[in-house]
Amino acid sequence: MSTASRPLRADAARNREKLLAAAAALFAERGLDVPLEHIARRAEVSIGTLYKHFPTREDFAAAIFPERLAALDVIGEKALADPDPWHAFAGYLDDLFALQAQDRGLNDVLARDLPNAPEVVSACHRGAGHAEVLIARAVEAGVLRDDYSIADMATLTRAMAQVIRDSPGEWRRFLSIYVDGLRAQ
Amino acid sequence: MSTASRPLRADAARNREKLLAAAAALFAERGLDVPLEHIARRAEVSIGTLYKHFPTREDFAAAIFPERLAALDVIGEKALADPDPWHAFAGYLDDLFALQAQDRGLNDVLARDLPNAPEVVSACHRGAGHAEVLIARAVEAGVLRDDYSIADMATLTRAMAQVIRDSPGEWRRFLSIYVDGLRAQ
DNA sequence: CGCCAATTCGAGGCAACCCTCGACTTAGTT
DNA sequence: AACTAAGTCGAGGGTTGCCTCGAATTGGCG
Repeated sequence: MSTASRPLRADAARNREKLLAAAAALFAERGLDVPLEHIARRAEVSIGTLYKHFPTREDFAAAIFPERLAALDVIGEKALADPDPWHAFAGYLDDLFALQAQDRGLNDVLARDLPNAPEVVSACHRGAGHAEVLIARAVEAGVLRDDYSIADMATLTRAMAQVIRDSPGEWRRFLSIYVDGLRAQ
Repeated sequence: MSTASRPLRADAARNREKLLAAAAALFAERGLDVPLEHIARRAEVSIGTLYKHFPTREDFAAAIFPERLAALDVIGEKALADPDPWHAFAGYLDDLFALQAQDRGLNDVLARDLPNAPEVVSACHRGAGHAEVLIARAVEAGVLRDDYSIADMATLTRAMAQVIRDSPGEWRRFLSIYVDGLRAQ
């Protein structure tokens, strides 16, 4: 099977880039549900052209989020390199939600269970992998309550998504209270 | 100013009741955003009749939620009667979110800042009043972190609304972790 | 019974968003 | 310069939900 499509014509390539830039900006500002018409308008391209390049919203997500999700790996590595298990775990949470707070679209991706693009899914799995190690380490060190699991982190992520959405100034405080509740004992 | 409207005709009164029942059921099941057409359909009444009785969605909320919000007073009184300041406070949270978990519409009312009906607003204020006393007592007894405030509870309420929405089975666990983080020290 | 104001009905206009398709334009090749 | 495949355009059809308004119906009174 040759998925090999011939190179885009110059104008098409230009429009594709304009669409991606517009979508990236609007997803970040307004979230994943921004009307496709708005993306077309900001890209100064017709709605028909938008559909030519990205037949579904998913296609936009698949083109945009893998790159953003790379940040997940960065904070994951950073935390894994931290010798203090508690600091590593708590720092990871902080970095993760700081990321979500910066990008409304990313917040949506991580909170609702959205896009099926394999690259998005696998990035999330990698993130979960990091988190699992961080949890295991902290539990083993006796600093994290020993029944804590990835599922709890998923719940937390959705809760934090909500807090970030409607009180962006208060998520750190909310998180710190929750995290206090996580220490062993 | 005589707001005194003459009594409804028998058929009108009947339809009004059918509409209220339908709206109450659908709000509880599906949340505040349920299409008004669905309410009319379930009430077996035309959309025009619906608008005759309840010109806006707010009017439905104003007719339905004050009664439900009375439950807030009940759990507030119950908590205030509890001599143990910590148990009172924690119990109040538990009761409050159990309420939200039972009724999707109530969950929406308490989470988003919605309906302007004075009776709804005042019920929420009464609830906040209870909460403030419970917080003050627990802080004074030295069992609750002394920087905790009503604003934190509002944030918590919105976060819990989200958790209840997408993992109804896990809100108690989530809450108990958070609450552990609230104890003094 | 007969009347009329109150009530009911639902088609239809409006708006937002989705997506398609055929006519037009143009990049890039020969 | 001429040709054509690739690309662009946007009107328009579909859907869902909101809300209105005039015609048809009906409860309850005299």
